Amino acid sequence: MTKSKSRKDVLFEEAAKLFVEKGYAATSVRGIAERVGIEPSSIYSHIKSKEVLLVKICMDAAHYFVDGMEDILKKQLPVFDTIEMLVDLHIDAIVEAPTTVTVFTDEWKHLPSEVLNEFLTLRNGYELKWRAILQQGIDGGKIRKVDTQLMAHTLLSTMRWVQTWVNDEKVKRTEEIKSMLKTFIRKGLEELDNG
Amino acid sequence: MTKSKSRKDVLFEEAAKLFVEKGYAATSVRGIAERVGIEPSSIYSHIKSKEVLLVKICMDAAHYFVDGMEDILKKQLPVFDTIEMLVDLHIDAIVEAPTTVTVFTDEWKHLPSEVLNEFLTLRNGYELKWRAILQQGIDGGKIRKVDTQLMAHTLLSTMRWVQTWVNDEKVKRTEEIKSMLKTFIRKGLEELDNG
DNA sequence: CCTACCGATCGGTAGG
DNA sequence: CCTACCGATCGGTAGG
Repeated sequence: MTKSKSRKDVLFEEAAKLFVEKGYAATSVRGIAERVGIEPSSIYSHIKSKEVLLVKICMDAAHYFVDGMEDILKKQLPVFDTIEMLVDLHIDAIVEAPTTVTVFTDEWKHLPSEVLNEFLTLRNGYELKWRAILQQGIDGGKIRKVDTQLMAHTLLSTMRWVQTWVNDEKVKRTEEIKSMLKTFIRKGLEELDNG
Repeated sequence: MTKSKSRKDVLFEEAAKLFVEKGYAATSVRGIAERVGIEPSSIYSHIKSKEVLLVKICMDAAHYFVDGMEDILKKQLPVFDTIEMLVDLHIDAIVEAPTTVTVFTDEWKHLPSEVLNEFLTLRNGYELKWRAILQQGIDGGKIRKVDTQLMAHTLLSTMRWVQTWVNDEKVKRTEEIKSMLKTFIRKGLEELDNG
């Protein structure tokens, strides 16, 4: 294990950056090679195909979110603490690996069909767990009665803009963004009859 | 003016659908022609280039949002009424023209650079007006003190998921979605000291 | 990791 | 709106 980035690491990083800038389909293997500083065909010494780049980026991100949620759920915390930790998980991912997360959310539709099924299964499982958390909060009287499917979509969507913010403006008011989102979400969800 | 769709209308509709399904870059002129039912080169009897399809779709949508907001602001309503009408405007657009709105939000980065500047200016103006509305609410004591830039991004983002919902599931629980979003946003924003 | 190369597909034009 | 066609670029391979 060396500390410096291997050429393969650089390859994946530059690919992710280009996928964000131009989209997967409009990114050419030649373009990636140019960024890495090698000849186009040399790409194939590291990977089998262009698709492999997209698959790894998307699946790594998907597992990051699914595993991260798993760890948080194990703690068995009160609903709003769970939700706040999920917000932290999400925003930290965006700040630490903005290109990876953006490719994950914006380019997954270009995944080859075999992998696409697996991807959508992971994504659906993640959404179902969000819904279960909301339902638990509703049952416990902490969250007002809402349609958990609509609300899960809304909450996930609510955090999405942070991607473009970090990418475009390089401003990292991370803690401010986190607390602002947490307050907005808590106030939007909570049952006022409760303390 | 005929009531039936002209071939050019069908061309733009099928193009928009394909841009949503595969993205602009991965959509070929040949693919569009096949959907319309003509030969690839016949496309060029109606338009000058593939880019024109994207430009019209994106700019029409941008003007729809900008003009719609203009009409709402003219009414000079209380802040939360203004915000609720903007939610209606946004959700109605998604329900009535889901493909157009999705191309507008997801594919604008492929606009040719001359048009891109104009597009971003419109988009920025729209965002600035959202911020002005929020500031007005804060000044009037109706909205709690928030960073208007962060909050404007959040609100716009919050409505985004509805696009994929309408596209993928063909379920149109429009009124339910609208009122759910309005409540979530109002509760997330409002200053509780007020009535 | 490079040189040399290939078949496929792309957006678009000429001319009718 | 079609037939016929073009130069450019694509992802990827062979062989070293």
